Amino acid sequence: MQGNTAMLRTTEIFSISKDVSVRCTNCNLRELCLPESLSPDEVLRLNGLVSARRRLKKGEALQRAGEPFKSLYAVRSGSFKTCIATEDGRDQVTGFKMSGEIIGLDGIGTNTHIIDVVALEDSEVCAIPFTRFEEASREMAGLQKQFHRIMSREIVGEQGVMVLLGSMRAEERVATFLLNLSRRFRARGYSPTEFNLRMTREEIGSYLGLKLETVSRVMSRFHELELIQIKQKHVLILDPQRLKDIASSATSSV
Amino acid sequence: MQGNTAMLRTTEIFSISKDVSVRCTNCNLRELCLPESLSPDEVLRLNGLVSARRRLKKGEALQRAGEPFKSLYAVRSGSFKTCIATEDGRDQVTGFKMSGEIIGLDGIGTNTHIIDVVALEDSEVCAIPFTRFEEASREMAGLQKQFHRIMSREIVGEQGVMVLLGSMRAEERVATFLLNLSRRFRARGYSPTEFNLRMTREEIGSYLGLKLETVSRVMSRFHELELIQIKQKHVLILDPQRLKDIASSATSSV
DNA sequence: CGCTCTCTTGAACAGAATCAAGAACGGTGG
DNA sequence: CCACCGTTCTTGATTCTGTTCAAGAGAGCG
Repeated sequence: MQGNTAMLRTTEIFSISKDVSVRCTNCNLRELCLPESLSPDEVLRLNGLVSARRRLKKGEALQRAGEPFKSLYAVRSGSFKTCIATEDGRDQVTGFKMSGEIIGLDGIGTNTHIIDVVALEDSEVCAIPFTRFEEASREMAGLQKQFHRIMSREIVGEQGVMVLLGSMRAEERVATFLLNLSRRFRARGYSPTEFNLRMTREEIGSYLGLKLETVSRVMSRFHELELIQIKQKHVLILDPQRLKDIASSATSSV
Repeated sequence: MQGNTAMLRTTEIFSISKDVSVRCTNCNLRELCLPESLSPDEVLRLNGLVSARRRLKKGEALQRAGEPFKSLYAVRSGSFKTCIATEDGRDQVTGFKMSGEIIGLDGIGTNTHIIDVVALEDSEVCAIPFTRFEEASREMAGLQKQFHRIMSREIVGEQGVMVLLGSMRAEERVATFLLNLSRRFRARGYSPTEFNLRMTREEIGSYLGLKLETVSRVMSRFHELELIQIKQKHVLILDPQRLKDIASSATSSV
C-alpha cells in the first residue's frame, strides 16, 4: 500500500515493509495506487514509466497553477494540500492527498495546471510523464481502465465534498472530515482512531468552508462530549459511532 | 455545436442547421462534445460507437444511483440536473448538463452509478456503450486524449463549484451561477443575455447551497439594482459587468 | 529564551435559514 | 374560454448558526 515506488527502497521510509526491492512491483502502496488490479506484467510496464522520484520539503510546491502540465504524480510518502486561487484573491483548499493518491489530473484538460499542490510535511512523489503514460494506457487495457477509474473516483469524491459544503452544518462537516481521515489512515495500515493532523485549523476550515475559529470550537465541543480527544494536531477518536451519527444527522429532509 | 447525433436528422429539432444528414459527423454540437478536435476519420469511427438515441420527457431519469454503469451519454438537446442522494436523506443537485456535455462519468469508478440524472425538459441523448468506447479510445489517440480532457475538465469544474460553496456569499453565488449559464448559452449559439431557466428556484438553491427563498430574494435584489430583469423563469441580463464584479468581490483576502 | 505561528475562547454581529402567508403561473377539465 | 388546482415564486418577520473582532495561551523553532 503505497504510491509509485520507482527505485525506492521501501524500508527507507516504512520499516513496516519487509521486502526491500524497488518500484511499483514491490511498492506497498500497490493496492491503493495506479497498480491496483493490474496484472504483474502490466505493473512491470507501468514501473518503467515512472520517470523520477521527487522529494519535497514541508511547504514546498509540487506544482503551481499556470505551470505547464507534464506529469502526473503518485504520492509515495507524506501528504499534500491542493489549493485553488481565484483571480479575485480567494484561495481555497480543495483537497488533501495522501500516499497512493494521484496528483495532477487538473492539468490534463488545458495542458496547464489549475491548482497549487503544496507539501504538508516532507514528502515524496513518483513522477509519471503523461504523454508516455497515455501511450502505455493505449496498449494496456488494464492500465487504461484503472486510470479511468481513478479519474471517475476523483469526480465522485468531489461531489461528496459538494454535498458537504452545500448542505452540512459545521458539526457535520468536521465529523465527516475526521471520519474521512480515519478511513484513509486505516486503508494505509495506520490506526484509524489515533493520528496526527498534518494540516492547520485554517487549512481544515478552508477545505470545509468554515473559519478556523469554528473548526476549533467544534473540535473542542467534540472533546467535551467525549467523542474525540484532541490536543493541537493529535487526534484520538473515542466514539466513531456517535461521530458517524453526527456526520449524517440529516437535519433537512423532504 | 451539439451532442452526439447518431442517426438523428438535425432539422428535426434545430431548424438552424441546414445540413440534414446524420450523426456526429454533421452534428452541430461537434465543437462542444466528444468530437471536439478529432480528425474527420476519428469522428466517423466515434460515430459508429453511438449505439442509440434516447428521448426523455421532462422529469424522467436518464440514470439512477445504484444502476449498473453501461454507457456514457452525450446530451443532444434539452438539459438535465445531476443529483446525489446520501443515505441520510440529503438530496443535492450537483450540476446542470446542457447539450454537448457528457453524462455518466460517475459510474466508471465502481461500475455502478452514484448519481441520479433527471431531465429538466423534454430532452434527447446519444448513448455510447462504454466498453466499446474504451476499446476505440485505445486505438485512437485523439479520442483517448479528448476523453481525458473531458474528465479533467469535469474535475476542474467541480473544484470551481467547491470554491463557490466554500467561500462565496449568497449574492456572489447567484451572480456566478447566472454568468455561468450565460457563458454556456453563448457557446451554444444562443443569446448570452436572454434565456429561460430550466430549473426551479429550489434546484438552483440546492446547487448553490442556499434555500430557495434566498435565491429568490437575491434575484429580486439584482432586479431592483437593474443588473438583471427576471420574471419567473425568464432572465434578461442587463449589466454583465456589474454582475461579474459581484461574482468576484473577494470579501476575504490576506 | 524569545519570537512567531497556531490554537483556543469569549462577546457582539451579520447573513442566511426558518416559518408563514399570499401571489403568480401552468395545466386540466368543464 | 374560463374556473380550479397544485406548484412555484415572492416577500416579511424572526431565529439561529457561523463570522468577526479581540485577547490570551501553547508549541515549535532558531
